[in-house]
Amino acid sequence: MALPPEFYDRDALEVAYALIGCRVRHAGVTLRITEVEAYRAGDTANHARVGRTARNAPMWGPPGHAYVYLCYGMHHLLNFVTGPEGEAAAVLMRGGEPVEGLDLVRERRRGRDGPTLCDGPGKVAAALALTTAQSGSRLDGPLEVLPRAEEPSLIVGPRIGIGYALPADQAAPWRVALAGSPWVGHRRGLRPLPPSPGAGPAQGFASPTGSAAIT
DNA sequence: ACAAGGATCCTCT
DNA sequence: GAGGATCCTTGTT
Repeated sequence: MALPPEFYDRDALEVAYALIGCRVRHAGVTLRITEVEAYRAGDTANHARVGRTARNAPMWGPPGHAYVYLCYGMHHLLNFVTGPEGEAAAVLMRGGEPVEGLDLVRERRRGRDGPTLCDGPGKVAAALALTTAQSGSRLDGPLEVLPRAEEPSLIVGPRIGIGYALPADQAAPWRVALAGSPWVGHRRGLRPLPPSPGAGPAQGFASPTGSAAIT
């Protein structure tokens, strides 16, 4: 059974922690999630920093939906919309391990093989055959996310490719990965997740100035 | 209508 | 480690 919308109705970082080890299924392929990044409300790395637009509209909608967009004119990237409706936040899937439909994945990844099949966000969407056509879709339909069986061991680090964001947001350890997994790219900068207190996600994340521009 | 830049991937050095 | 591919989205004229 797919995870219910309520699963996603909390802070994006909490959802990011909870998604590692879960499975994503679409078009004959299932991937175990090994790497994600949280894009929170009020985050200057978040596409929603410019307010609501046609592209990022799914992020402002209810939780439990997909936000898929085209990056660099070539690559599609899959996000899971989190938090309440009206607040724009999401979790980007950056890596996965094929557990079903490996032949399809090889095909969609142009005959490649091994751990580099799905160790980047563009590769993940390619493996799952996702495009902007799926942006806004529910996550309990043809595209679905299934719960994990065991508590994974997590490692965290700064997010990739967000040099345009404020320094504090660039440095925030909101990238989350499965410890020891070969299905994770850019290993440098990842370290074990510290125990509960400290950089925990549950406590207040004060949104910086001017987050919500409703147009 | 125009210009700038991007939550990347691949190849080559 | 560096650079090109490639085109949509966004903000500006």
